[in-house]
Amino acid sequence: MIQIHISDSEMHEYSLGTSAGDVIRNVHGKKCGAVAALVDGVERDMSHELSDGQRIEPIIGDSEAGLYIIRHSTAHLLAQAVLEYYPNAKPTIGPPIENGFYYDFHMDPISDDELKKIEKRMKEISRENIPIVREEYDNAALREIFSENPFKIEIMDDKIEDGNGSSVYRQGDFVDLCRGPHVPTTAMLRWFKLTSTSTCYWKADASKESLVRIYGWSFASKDELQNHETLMREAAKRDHRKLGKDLQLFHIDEMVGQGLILWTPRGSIVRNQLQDFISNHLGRQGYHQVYTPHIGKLDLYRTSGHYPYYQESQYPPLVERDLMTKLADEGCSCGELSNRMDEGEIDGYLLKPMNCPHHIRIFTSQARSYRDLPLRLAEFGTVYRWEQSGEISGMTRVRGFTQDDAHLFVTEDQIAQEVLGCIELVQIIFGNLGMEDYRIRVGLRDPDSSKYVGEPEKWDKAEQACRDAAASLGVPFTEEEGEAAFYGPKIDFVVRDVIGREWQLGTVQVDYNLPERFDLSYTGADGEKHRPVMIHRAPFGSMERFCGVLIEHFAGKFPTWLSPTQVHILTISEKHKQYANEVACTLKNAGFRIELDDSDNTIGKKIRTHRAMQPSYMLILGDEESENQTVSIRNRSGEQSKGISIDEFVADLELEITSRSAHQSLVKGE
RNA sequence: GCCAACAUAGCUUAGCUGGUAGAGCGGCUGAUUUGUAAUCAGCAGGCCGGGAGUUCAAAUCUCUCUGUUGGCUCCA
Repeated sequence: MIQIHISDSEMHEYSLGTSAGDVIRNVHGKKCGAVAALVDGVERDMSHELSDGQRIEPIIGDSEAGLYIIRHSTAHLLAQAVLEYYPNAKPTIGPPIENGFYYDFHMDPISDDELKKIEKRMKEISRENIPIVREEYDNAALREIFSENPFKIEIMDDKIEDGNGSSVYRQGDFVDLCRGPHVPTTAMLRWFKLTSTSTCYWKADASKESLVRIYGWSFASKDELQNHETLMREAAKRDHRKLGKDLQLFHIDEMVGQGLILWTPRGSIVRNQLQDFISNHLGRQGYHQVYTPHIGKLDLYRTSGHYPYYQESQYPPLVERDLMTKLADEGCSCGELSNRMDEGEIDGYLLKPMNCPHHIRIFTSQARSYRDLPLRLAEFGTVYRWEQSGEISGMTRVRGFTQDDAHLFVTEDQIAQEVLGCIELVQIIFGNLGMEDYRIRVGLRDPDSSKYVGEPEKWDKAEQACRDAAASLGVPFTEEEGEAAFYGPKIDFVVRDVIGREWQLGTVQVDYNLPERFDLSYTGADGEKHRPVMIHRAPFGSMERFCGVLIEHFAGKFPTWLSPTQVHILTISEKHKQYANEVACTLKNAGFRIELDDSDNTIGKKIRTHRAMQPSYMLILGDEESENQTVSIRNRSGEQSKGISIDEFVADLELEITSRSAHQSLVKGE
């Protein structure tokens, strides 16, 4: 007999050879939802044989650990189905991920129809209730089992030490190298859906074999799967690409170019308001606003080190026409041209991929003393980067974008304080917009790498400054080694979009590199030359990405101060045209963004149409209102206030806008 | 850039295995004068993303280019 701990206070006695599953079924019942067991703190299969004195707990399917196991097992189920249809496919790795799993196969690409077929077969296998069995082998036996699959052999080479052996899991004819644990039978894998296919490379290395990746969702219950599907559908509705079209905020035109945003009048209002908002803060924080051109000479970028090093992510250089003609006459080939440009024999201009070099040349335009520092130069600067075509997406990943950029030239002693000032600005903005679902990432250098410029002591100091600044914010942050830029540590603000993808928005970066490359200096109190440190910062990241994220954040329902149109005035009948025009005039003069609809449609129809554009408020004007010189206010959720005087409405709206309130406060109810 | 899917009017879309396009919304014109999520009628919108090919015949099949979507990779 063996003694098994069920809880701190409870101990049961079982016969020798009792499995984890036996105990869990005995204690918690058959339908407790357990997929595996935690035995002395280690995850085990249900079939795991217990020994005397062990402590056991069930791992429930909808727990984090349970879902991990279910998703991992679903990946195996996928591999089983794939191998039935494509016996030559070589499974590589198949891990669980958020909401599901993927599995990479070395095989020919498959179509969506084939994906459906595979999913159908997975459901069948699930219903067949095939046991999933763990088997252990020594290294020689493992290599025999997977002799046909070089990828598995490579995994063994990497991960399994000599003489250790490992486990495999078998379900029907399918067997996979795996540490487990797994659910005991395919019947426990029911609530999944294959979502998409993709290609990737073995070990994420483009020089290695191309693999087919199949993605799926997997959950512990029907409800959870359906919830997730609903969530995804809801998310699609607030996708900024859809709303941008519906609300006429921006347009991307095939004829203009991929990843190049055309801001329409309504979208431009949102952008302008955000810029004003930042500009206000810049003044208060002692920034100077500057303007610089969209291009600069190649030499500028040779000095900064961005040309030719980051050439593949830049638009190609512009070369003067006369020079081009001359080179053409000489029979200069494209490759030759490129080489001569790299080497600096030929000059040209580059669309600026960042604003720093321009700002640096403003710094060097005068002799600077320590009394000038910190010098803070800000610009809404538009930059151009040649992103890979497959990566471009809506407003969040584009080829031309405007950064709310600034560069601070500071002494080393000023770093900590200035970094703090920068992240406070980010916090003010995020806080005002009600964006709370973000994380702060402090990017530190990777201690094992040599790619970083600057002396270690300076790095230590700068990293500590970033860490301190982040800590002083009172919100959680992560420190991530290797996330620093090569020239200095940074603090990033990362938000998630509606479908869970993360986007880096605001960023604050400490830079020792560019001051060195451009040989920047200021005269200290001691009369000696000193090297300043630069801080790059962009609280929004870019206007494009930020607006994209903001559209999704508000689901198109912008707070009044940002709303492209704030008030839509709707008449009930022709009789009220005159009054409506008077109200419209008053509101326009008060500086509000309004739209007037005195067409002969029914009021129901007008409300329905205007709702689509999401104005903050609609004013309904009929007999009652025109007789009493009042307005009837309707907010976005359809609540109304009647009989409000125009003066009161103007005053209240004014307040809501100037306070940049995130909430609609004008409808007070009956 | 790679893999898959997709591209029909301003928007949303129908069009099965080839026989050269239908609808709703929106727009315009009338009628209607309306009290909180669609009043009625008429009219005008399409080289079916561009180009090439197969065919007596292509929105439909093939190739190619452009763009979009989901991933991969990348992101100073």
